[in-house]
Amino acid sequence: MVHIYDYPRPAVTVDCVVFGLDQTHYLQVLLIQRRLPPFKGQWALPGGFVRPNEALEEAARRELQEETDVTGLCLEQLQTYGQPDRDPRGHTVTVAFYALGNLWDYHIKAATDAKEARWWPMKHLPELAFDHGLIVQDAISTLRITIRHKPIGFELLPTKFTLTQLQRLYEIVLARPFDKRNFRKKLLKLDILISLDEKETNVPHRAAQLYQFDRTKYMERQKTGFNFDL
Amino acid sequence: MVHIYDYPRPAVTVDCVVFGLDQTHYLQVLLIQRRLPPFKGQWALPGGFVRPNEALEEAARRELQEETDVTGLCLEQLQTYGQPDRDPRGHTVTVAFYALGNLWDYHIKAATDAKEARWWPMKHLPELAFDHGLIVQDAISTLRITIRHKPIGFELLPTKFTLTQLQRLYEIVLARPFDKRNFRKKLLKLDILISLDEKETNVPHRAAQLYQFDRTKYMERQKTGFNFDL
DNA sequence: ACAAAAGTGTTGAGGGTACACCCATGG
DNA sequence: CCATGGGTGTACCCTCAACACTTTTGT
Repeated sequence: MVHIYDYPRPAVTVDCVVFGLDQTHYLQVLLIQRRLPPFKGQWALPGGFVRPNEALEEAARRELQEETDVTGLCLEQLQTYGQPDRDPRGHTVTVAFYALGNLWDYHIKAATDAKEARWWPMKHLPELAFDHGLIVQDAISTLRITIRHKPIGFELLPTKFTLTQLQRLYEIVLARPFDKRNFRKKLLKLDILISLDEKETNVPHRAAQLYQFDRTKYMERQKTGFNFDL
Repeated sequence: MVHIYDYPRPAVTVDCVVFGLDQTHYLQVLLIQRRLPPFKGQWALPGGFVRPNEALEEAARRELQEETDVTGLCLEQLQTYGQPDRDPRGHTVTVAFYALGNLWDYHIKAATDAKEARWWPMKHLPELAFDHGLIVQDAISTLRITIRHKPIGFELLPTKFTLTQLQRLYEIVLARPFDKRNFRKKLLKLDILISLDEKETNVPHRAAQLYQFDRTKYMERQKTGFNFDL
């Protein structure tokens, strides 16, 4: 009987594109600096080899923690890249994931930089190892499409946020302005935001109402034929 | 120096979900019957192992031709499946693709059935090998979303088609009725259909105008910020 | 008092949906 | 002449886009 282990096989890796937002109004990407060749010293996406009998998302989550100490993100599969020449060591297939993190939570860890990991602004990325530049481009395209149809944008914000923060987020990711009144009308009409009994603090102007994303209500609503769409 | 070939690796395969339409008004899927264990005799998606230094889409195209003699389709990557227990032979990662073919063109080959390959109606699929049932479900979900945003539906029809055929296609895939007048208005307004100087023949009623998809015009239009959206 | 952002309604245009009848062709 | 699908226009509604001033708060 022919056994599949009789054949030579490509190596299988996972890579993670983690996006984040901060007060600078730029979209950021989490990168690590490579310690080993190939591309030693260059910046790259966190990722690595899939272990025997390890699921893909599990591998992505493990590598992300090992290399950047970031955990608890919601990972979505992006695409799989298998050009035979994409890794100088030999035929390597990589399954790419993307995720959104809020820099408010991860700010300190990224700043610590203990593992040569840090956030880079999308606009000024260094040259990346392998085909990671391409992967990041694909990830941002997918993010732009998905954020308009699914309420994933909230992952980029702290749990409690203001409508203005939410609007900025969409403006940054989609790189286009929104009308304040129309934006608020639309979002509030969707009825998936919980209006909290709290306001912003420590701001040198009128304090804004804080909101929270109502995941439960969204799930219900979605089942009964309902579209996010922004 | 550590070499990547020192580590054990999962096997890498590709699988293809090919959809087709015929006059029966059901969406069809192209399946093959397995000649070898595991799942010997069961129906499965066409696909197989990626060869050394072979690109993923190239592998998918090759396997599709080898197993079903179907060529020339536009393949789109769907998702990658890597649950370690999805193949009883051992850890196997499969990259799934989907494609649309028009049964008018492939009708004869499929009927020939020389390779135990044939079309099955989506509504009455046999039990599939591996996790191929899940993959088909994911493919149909993706198809339903994509067909509303990109003009891929035309791939399911012959080059020359009538507006009624096009409407049926959308009704079948999206499983909901469209209003005839509104559908025609919308499609014609998009201005990506070439109205041919030909009509249907051999029909027991008034002959319908034939149209053709204008790929070139669509490409141009798309660059200047234009959305398909149905 | 002033600076800075929060908050709030109306109008007009365009697109979507609902809807019914006559026309051409083959049998 | 009959059965079958082909082809066409209008009216209403609702959603989206444009647009400016008052309110609150901290300094």
